[in-house]
Amino acid sequence: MAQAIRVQQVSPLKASCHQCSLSNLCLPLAVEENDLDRLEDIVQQGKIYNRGEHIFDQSTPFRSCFAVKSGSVKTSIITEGGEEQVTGFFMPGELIGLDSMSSETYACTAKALERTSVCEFPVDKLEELTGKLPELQHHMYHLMSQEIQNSHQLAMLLSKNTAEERIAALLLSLSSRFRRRRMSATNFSLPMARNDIANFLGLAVETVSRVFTRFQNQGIIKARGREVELLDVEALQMVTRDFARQGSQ
Amino acid sequence: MAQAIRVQQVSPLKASCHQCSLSNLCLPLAVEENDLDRLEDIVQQGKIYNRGEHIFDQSTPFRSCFAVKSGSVKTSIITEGGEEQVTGFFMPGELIGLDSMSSETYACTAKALERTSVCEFPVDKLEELTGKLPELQHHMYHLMSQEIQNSHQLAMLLSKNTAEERIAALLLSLSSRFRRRRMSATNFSLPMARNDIANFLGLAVETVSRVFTRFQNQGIIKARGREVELLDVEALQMVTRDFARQGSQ
DNA sequence: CAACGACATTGATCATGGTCAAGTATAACA
DNA sequence: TGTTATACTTGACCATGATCAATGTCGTTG
Repeated sequence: MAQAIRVQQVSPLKASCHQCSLSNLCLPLAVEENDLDRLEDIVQQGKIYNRGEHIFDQSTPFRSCFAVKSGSVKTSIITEGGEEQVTGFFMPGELIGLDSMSSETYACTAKALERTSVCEFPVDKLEELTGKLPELQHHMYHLMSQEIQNSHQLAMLLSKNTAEERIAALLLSLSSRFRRRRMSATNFSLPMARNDIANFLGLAVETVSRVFTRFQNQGIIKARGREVELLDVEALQMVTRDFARQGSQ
Repeated sequence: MAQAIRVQQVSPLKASCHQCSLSNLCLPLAVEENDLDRLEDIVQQGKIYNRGEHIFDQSTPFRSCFAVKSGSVKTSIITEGGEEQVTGFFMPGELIGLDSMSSETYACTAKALERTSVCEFPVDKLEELTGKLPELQHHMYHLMSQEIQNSHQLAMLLSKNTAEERIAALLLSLSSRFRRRRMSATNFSLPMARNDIANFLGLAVETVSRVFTRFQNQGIIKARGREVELLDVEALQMVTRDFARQGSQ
């Protein structure tokens, strides 16, 4: 007993998928208990990044996908003109890099929004493994398909919805993702800056600010800086009209 | 020789992947000549749909992915409120249904824009086969990843670009896709209505119309109904500013 | 060939949200 | 603990594209 604990302490970076609290969200979700070792064989666990550090950079050779273990990550595309487009925010258990699997280089840049640890899955080994574990392959298809759907939902949000609707939708999406991770769904701290929110939702920072204060005046939320409290979730859902991205990123 | 031709004529629906002119764009692209038979075993070829007919419907049980063989297809999501969001246009050789692989039901509706024939790949068999053919698996990852990238590009277009830029981008995308299929890149017929273009690009129909005539007045294109001629591709590229979706859908 | 319906174009007006500018709060650092 | 840089908020004004309304064109069918 004491030995088992000691082993764990001696090699904290090798903490196994077996005892990771995210195993019900992350890749291990799809793998049988006895095959989990094979997944552990290919993963490099526990890399740590500080706020603002890049996990990978666009146009750099694509090697690995990454699962967020703790903290949070923002992905974005930089155009030739130097404009940034935020393509997603990622929370613990979510997989980054799926959009790069068609190219030799990363299709976007991933940046830690706070102190963040990630697990790295080299793609060559991952592909080899999914070829052997049908369940894992299925899960990969599942995740990638989900990513497509999310992106379609985002496109829809951008093309059809008002500023208020977009922001309400984002708040609700974050809320349900926090809930899944057993954190408060009504009381959380936004990992990203207003700027990132604006960019992600295709708005100006000023507009985001204005909508936040408007929601606040209506008693729907309480916000001070990045600290947010959802006071009236029903009202938020009303704002989003017909919007179906409930439990997904 | 004559026999070979006769066989082909007797069973036109069973025309093989081997002799399909799209094999360099479609799934066979990834498969060794000797493994092609296994792909043929699972595919149902040559289903024909008339203009306006649905290939599959949102919320219907998800069974298969489809490759366009000839014609063209539009996919769209219908929200609870009954609003439509066009998520993509598909041309011969392109694969439809990848966004549904994470759900029990189709995530969108696919509609033939003209008389269209498609090849059907039942997913259960497809997954089984990709488990055995690493090249095919890799290709599936590739296609899905591409789809994510396309969708991100669309999101970017919607959130950052003006009406003119969006339409120029769409025209260029169509152009390069026609070129790949060995059709004229400057002289083609739009398979979709102005309405679909507007919806896809997050614009009003009227705006699409206006931009078309503006481009025409500037001598950049010539358009009569769905018949389009690109007179000055350079100018179109200028309009799209920093835009990188060259050869992709 | 007439007549209908769907699709497309054009014009006039208006609203949402962008831009510019200034000011305030917060966080990072010496 | 002051000092600066960064993030956020608020206000005034303006532009792009949506909306409403009317007219025009095409293709289909009796």
